[in-house]
Amino acid sequence: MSAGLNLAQLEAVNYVQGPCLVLAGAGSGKTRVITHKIGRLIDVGLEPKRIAAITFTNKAAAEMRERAKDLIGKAAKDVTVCTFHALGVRIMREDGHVLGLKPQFSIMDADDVTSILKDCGGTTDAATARQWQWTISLWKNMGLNAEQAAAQAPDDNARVIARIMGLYEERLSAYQSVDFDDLIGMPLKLLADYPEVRERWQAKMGHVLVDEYQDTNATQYEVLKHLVGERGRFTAVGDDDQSIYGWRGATLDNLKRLPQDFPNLKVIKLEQNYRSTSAILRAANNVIQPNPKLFPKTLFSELGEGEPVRVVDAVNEEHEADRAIARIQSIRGGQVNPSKHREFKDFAILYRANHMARPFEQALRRANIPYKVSGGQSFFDKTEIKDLCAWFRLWINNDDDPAFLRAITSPKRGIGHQTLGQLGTFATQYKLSLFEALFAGSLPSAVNTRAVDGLHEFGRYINDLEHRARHTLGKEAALAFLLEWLKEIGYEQHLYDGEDNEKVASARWTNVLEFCDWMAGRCGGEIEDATGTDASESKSLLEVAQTISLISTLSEREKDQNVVTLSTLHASKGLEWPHVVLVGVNEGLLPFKLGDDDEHSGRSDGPMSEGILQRLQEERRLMYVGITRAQRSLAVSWTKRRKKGRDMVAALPSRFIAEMKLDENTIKEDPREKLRALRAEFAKRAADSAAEAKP
DNA sequence: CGCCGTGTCCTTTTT
DNA sequence: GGACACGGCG
Repeated sequence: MSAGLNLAQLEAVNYVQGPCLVLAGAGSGKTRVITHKIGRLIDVGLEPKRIAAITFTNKAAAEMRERAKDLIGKAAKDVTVCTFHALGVRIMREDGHVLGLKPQFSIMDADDVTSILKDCGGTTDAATARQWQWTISLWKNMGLNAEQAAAQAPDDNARVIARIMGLYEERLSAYQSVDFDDLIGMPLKLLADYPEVRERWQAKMGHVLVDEYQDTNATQYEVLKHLVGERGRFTAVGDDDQSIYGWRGATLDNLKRLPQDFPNLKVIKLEQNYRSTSAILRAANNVIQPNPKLFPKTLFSELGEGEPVRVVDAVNEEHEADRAIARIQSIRGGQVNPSKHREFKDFAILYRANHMARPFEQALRRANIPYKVSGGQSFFDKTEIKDLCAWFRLWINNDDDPAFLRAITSPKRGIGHQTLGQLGTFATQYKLSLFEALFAGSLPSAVNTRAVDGLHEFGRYINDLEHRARHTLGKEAALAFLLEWLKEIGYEQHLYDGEDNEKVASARWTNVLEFCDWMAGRCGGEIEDATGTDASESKSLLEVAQTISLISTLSEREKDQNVVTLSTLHASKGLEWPHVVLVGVNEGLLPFKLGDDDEHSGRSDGPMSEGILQRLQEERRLMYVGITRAQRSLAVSWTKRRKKGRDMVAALPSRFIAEMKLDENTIKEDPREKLRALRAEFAKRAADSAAEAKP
């Protein structure tokens, strides 16, 4: 069982008697440690169902589940392997009633939240609403409610947001809904304030393993502490150098506090990297070097020096894409690695922001290279899928007003803004959900007479569907029901009506069918649900529909596809590829624009505010994560000019390229020299255009 | 009153 | 290229 583990890994696996922190450098085999430790815990007599492994993404959970199954076999099925949020859902479905929440509560996605906030704050401006959303989310992740937020608000603006937060929370509870942050915050409330709930969950948790511990936020840490109790039956695995979710409330304090909160904490460092060549690892170590060290560690590799890291400069995004693809083709042609690791799936193109994928997608399509975009728009963000999900949400939870509004207008059924506005006013007045309002006796006096019949019909139809869905069991029946329903509402026609491009419409319809097939498969117990619990029995469609809110892709096992991966740096964490191209490594992108007072970004000598410094450090960790995804070859590319809104502007290479401290002979020109030259050029251009603008 | 076409804005990272 | 507000048409 423990074959092939090094000493440090073995120590981490075998230490089961108390709290344990494993500081796992990039590529040091942390997933291996977690899966082996699950096996070890079972060996020493812990029941599999009392073991929980918590990850941050569904993808990581799926991977972990698979690796555990390979290693341990059938017993792995009973181990809970899920995300923090999925565990939260489980706790809330069981115990949320204590807080006045129906077990059929809905989960609002980010877009729902934006529109609710627009409504609460009386604005139509999405940017403002998203600003509020961001702030409120951060507060919730710090464990603050609306009153506490108001009390600590530093200025008027913050006080306004706190007030909107209060309205927003009221609205959510009226909808019997929660947002993503509640999936952590409410379980915390349950565990902290209700001893009997806490004791029950503590009894269920014999040992908790937390992956990517450095990405936990304050509330998640509190949840963890309550789950594991004073004895601290947990293993936290993480790497302070890979903490890249500070913007989501993650805090390295959780790492700092661990030894204080658990004095008998065993700390183990994994420092041997099994992933990358020395050339790549050296660049990574150099980049991260300026950051302060929480737990100093020195990563080393025994895989040999390998290919030098390349720096590629391109004139613009299109050129950058062409050069990246040329590189892929040349490596596939065998010029760099003559033996293996030359299939499409061995390549990844990584970038800072989702929208940067586009030129690369176009270039790959032109070159006839198959690819997938991960971490971009998820399957469940597609309009057609959101439409279907809105109907499901409404069957499950009639109080879900956002779902109601979406379902009643997709497809269009002659009920528009005006009528819905009247219905909304009426519902608010009598404190009813929109759905309840449909059946109120006084409805006809509140809305236009023409609309009343349509509204009633819709209400009856939803009731009917809810009833049918509840009694639809198993795969065949579920699929038949879904197709019948889509026919009834004329959804396929709706897609073709709403789209002048027939190809797009048919692609959308294909998505719909794929989705139905997938749902039906779950009813047949083919696929495990997001909470990682046993799913081998037939389920009703209603039950299945309840589990989809947390899932972002249909197939979580897509890694066998032989295609090039395009991914954001954030979504790439935990993954690896033989050949990686890191693109858009420009100042203002990576590091991302740090703030107005740091516009031209090179002023490392001037005073830097604490906030900006911290952001820079997180950006540096992001670069570090990107570099350490590469096993055998790494290229880093930047462009001299980039699109900014409508026009092209001059751009600078990232300071991180200089910080990699690549050998002089690796690249033709010293990036520091180049940086200086470009900065001069940039300043001159700025002066020129200023002069142009004047006369 | 509902629907659809046009013009305008923006685009960090995710459960 | 995409989301969204606005104005004209059926």
